[in-house]
Amino acid sequence: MKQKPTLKVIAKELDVSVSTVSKALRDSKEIGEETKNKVKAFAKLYNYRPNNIALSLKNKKTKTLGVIIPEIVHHFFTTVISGIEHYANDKGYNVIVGLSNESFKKEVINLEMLANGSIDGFIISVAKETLSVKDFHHLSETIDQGIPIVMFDRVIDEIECDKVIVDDVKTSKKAVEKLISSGCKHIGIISTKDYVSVGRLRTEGYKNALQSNGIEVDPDLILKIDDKFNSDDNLEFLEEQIHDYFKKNAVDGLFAVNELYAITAMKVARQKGLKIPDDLQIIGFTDGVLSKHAYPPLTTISQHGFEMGEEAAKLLIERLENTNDEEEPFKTTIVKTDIIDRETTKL
Amino acid sequence: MKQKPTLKVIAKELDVSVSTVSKALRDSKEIGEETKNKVKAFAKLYNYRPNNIALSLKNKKTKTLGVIIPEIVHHFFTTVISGIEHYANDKGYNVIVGLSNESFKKEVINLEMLANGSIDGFIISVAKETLSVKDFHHLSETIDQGIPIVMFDRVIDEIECDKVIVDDVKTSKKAVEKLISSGCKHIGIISTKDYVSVGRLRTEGYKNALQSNGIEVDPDLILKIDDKFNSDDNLEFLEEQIHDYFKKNAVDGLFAVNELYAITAMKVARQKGLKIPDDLQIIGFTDGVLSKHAYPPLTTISQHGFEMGEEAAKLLIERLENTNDEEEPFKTTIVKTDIIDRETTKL
DNA sequence: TATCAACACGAAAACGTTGTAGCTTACGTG
DNA sequence: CACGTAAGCTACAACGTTTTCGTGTTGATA
Repeated sequence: MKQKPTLKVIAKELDVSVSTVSKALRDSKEIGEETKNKVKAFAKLYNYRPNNIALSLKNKKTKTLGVIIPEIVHHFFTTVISGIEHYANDKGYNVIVGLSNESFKKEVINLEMLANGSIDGFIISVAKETLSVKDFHHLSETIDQGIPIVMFDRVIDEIECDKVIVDDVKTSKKAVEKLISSGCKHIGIISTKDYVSVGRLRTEGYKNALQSNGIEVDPDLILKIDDKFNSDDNLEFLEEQIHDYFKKNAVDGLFAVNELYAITAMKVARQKGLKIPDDLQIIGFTDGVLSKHAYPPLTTISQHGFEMGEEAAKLLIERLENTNDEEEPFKTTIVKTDIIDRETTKL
Repeated sequence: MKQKPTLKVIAKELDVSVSTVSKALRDSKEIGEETKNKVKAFAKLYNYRPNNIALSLKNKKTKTLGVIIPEIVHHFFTTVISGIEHYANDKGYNVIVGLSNESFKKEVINLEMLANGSIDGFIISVAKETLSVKDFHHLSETIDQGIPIVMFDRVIDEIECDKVIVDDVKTSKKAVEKLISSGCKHIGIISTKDYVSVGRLRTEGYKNALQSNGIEVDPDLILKIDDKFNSDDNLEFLEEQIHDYFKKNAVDGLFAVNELYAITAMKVARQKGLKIPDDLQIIGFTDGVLSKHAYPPLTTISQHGFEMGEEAAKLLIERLENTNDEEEPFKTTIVKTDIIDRETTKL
């Protein structure tokens, strides 16, 4: 086992000073050609690489981004991470991932654990519990300490920072209008409780679409699922609620604010003998594996998670590397969405 | 914006020495009660937290694990990451994620980028390209430098290190025998090329099952997909191959070495008018969202990714924290599998 | 021969910690 | 009174870098 050589051991071995070695490796013109070559050869031979930690300490920069998300077993978040990784690696940054599991406490712990010098900035999508309890002190404190944060998807209006979102209202409106124009008369929505920003906004878009098409909004057609935690855990609960919903309402069009709700609705509809898309048309939100491989394949809105990730990383790194004295104003990037036409809607 | 206070500024502020502050905060008995209280109060007020980087440098430990996986947009890998995170966080470790995208080069870069002091050890599932080119120098060099590696799922026999795997042969045998016992006469397998260890082993299990049940192995029934890269990209290619396969062979039972192959096979079968499970029974490998939400829900083998992740983290952290002088021998943990009975098989 | 660049290198500080060793002061003991 | 010692604190080194500021040698110039 050969230990990683340090400047010190190279210096001793070659009988020069540490500074000489350092400078030689960085090709400083202070050092003579001969010495440089000697040092470089030796360094190559022993596969010298500067110690990152020491550099971090010296530069007060870790070249590492902290990404905190509610859960990783979730297609959308993984595509975002891919995007972040892609951009970050390109710029020489690493990515350290923290999982909040939708828990406020774990989110706080993760933030604190990483804010002690381990990372230069955060990219975060806030936990449902945090949104629900409305306690954002950990976020504002982090920003106060000079650690920039970029929020994506689930953002908080009260906190000033860079954000990457999708135009939820407009996009949802577009989706629901698609249902309207393909003949649906009774369109319902399966959403989340209002404290989840995206759920609220998408519901708003749904209402907008109906109203501007002269259709009255029927509150009964709006189903708000209360899943505070990991959605996979209470799948039965979800099915039950959708069952009840179908029992009470006869819809021929359905807009679901995420894939899982859409897929589950399809499943329940099938059990009730409804043909898709003939009896019931469905559009989901967030294009993931489920939509693509569902039967029938689900028409859905692509949020372009990869681009969102890239954009978030870009905003963060730009802020980190901004050397101007004046603070850049905070930006909110809106990533475009697309409706992916598949087989749960008619043309 | 208040900057994070350091020991130095606290010391100056309270007019004591840096060491005194350090010791006071760690409750050393060298320091008088009065001073301790004063320091602690001040530290609390200014929300002092020791700088992680400085600690890492001093202790030569980062309390960070590097996880390198082929792709993150993949249910199995994300469950493994969850497991790793869970165990690691519990032990005070952070997790830094690197994506190889199935590329040898990116795997090497990731390894090198993190091996410079950023992490204490690696958990890795090797890229397909690495397996295919059989170049493992980056792995052995890392181990040589004293950085332990734990491999999971896709492992390399030639490299000595801790490993976490599933008994692919035995598990596959069990699955195929299930097909046999539920009446299948012509059982096929959709696997990967042999350089992917899990593909090879699962094919072996398939053959074993047939042989020990007196069925001759028909090489035509073994389809080996050559997807060197991200499987989502060449979905059409996959479908095509399966189409051809069905054209040439009349199977009534199918074992697929992963979810995607199984789901795609179902799709193609449906197009050919085959009823599942009546005309064709299918079992997949790796229980993910796809299997669960497929139509019909796919009978599949659960690899328990979460447990694999936990186990990998456990092996790594145990090795890192092992203070005995004698090297622990390398362990290979075999995580149990289960067949999740759903609706693509008969009873 | 004295002066001065240019050159090649080294010493030391700094980043934030911790641990060891050392230094006062006060007090008790012989 | 001299000595030992305990309490309470500080100085310093070290982790691995980079960078600023020397410093000594050489050779050329006045």
